[in-house]
Amino acid sequence: MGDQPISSKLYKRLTRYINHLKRLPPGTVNISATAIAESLGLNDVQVRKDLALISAGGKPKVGYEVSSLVLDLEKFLGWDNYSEAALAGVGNLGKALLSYTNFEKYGLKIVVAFDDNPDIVGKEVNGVRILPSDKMVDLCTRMNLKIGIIAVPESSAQKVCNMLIEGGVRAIWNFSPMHLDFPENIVLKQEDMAASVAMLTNMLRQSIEKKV
Amino acid sequence: MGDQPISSKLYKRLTRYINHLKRLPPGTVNISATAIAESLGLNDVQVRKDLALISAGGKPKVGYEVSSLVLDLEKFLGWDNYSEAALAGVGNLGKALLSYTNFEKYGLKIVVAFDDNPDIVGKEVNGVRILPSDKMVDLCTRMNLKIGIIAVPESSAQKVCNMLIEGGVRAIWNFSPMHLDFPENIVLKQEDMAASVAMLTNMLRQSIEKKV
DNA sequence: TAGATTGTTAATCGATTAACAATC
DNA sequence: TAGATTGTTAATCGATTAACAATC
Repeated sequence: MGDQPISSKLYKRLTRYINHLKRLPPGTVNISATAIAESLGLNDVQVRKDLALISAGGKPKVGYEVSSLVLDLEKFLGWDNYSEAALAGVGNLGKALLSYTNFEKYGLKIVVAFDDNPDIVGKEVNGVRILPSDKMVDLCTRMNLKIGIIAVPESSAQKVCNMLIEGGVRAIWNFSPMHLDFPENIVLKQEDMAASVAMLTNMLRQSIEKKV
Repeated sequence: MGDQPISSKLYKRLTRYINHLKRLPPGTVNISATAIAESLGLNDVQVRKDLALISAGGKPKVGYEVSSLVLDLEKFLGWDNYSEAALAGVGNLGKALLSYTNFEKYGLKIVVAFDDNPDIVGKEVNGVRILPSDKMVDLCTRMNLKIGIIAVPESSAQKVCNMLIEGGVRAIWNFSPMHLDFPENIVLKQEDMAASVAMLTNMLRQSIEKKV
């Protein structure tokens, strides 16, 4: 356990499992991988392999215990405790991220935000204080923050990335379309809106072509 | 061409190519797949295969013509014309999407938005009129919209999805964490924040463990 | 010509699925 | 016991990479 790199597809399946399990009729004690697979349109062996990765296993003829499966999934996904994060950029997107109540459920807590717009510096959004960007390095260091979220315009993304890393951040979640340069030991999750739009419109085009 | 299903990884690479090409020093006429691969940390054969998919090809010893490559990429990604979309839900996320100026660059134009909050219905954000949700079916039909963006809370996501489909929408971009049920002929791009957070925090954990 | 580069064919790798034995 | 279900081993599939011939 623990060291294999895990694909983004697997994470998506794991979050689907936990969502599905939590929506099961109350009182459901056990569930089979076959049943999960059927509900979610997946292959049953794949579900079993995924579950083997995160849980102690099920019982033949009975299936998996729902409650412990939920706990195992939550533990594996990191929903059982918080990681604290700094947000850089409190424009429309930054505000949306600050207000997104589900992050706490997913084990992520934005504890401080930075921006240079004098209209919002000093204010709070959703209980999070907005500070000027020149405090970023110092504060990330002092708060020992390891996660930085970049929601600034393209033009300042690299600068902000550098500051976050200088402040000791080790993981970057980048919402700007800018490709970032950073040292090997930093991990990046790139949120790629351009690719999403392209995928959506191309899937649509192909789906319409097929129909015609 | 045209009918093979294209993986999300490929779309991400294609958008990286176009970004890279556009940032090349002005006056750069040709570029080799090898050079692109080197800059982006990819395999050169992979770059060549990707480019073969979208362009007429390059010349040995010379490489590819940058300007036509950019045009080919833009065409393939759908950046050369608009697809019009309806947005459902103008909360913080919806507002961020409405204000995201890059969508137009990516060939997506939100032309109408729906919400039930009386404080914002009737107003405009970024030139887009916000209408009450009960007009959704009718307006999507009349405007012949094929793309619907769901940015409503989990609890109303399925209802909104149904209305969009009733209004003739064929492609759904879902930002709510709710898994949606819909007919076979509808395409879906699910934006999965929970999976992104899990991936980010787990990558961080593994990166820190490795270091220790 | 020599060498950089393309494009194709073959090999590898990883992820998914099928087949099947184990077990409650 | 019989049958549903797990978990493992083997086969398949798709994507990536390596090897190499073609070409400007």
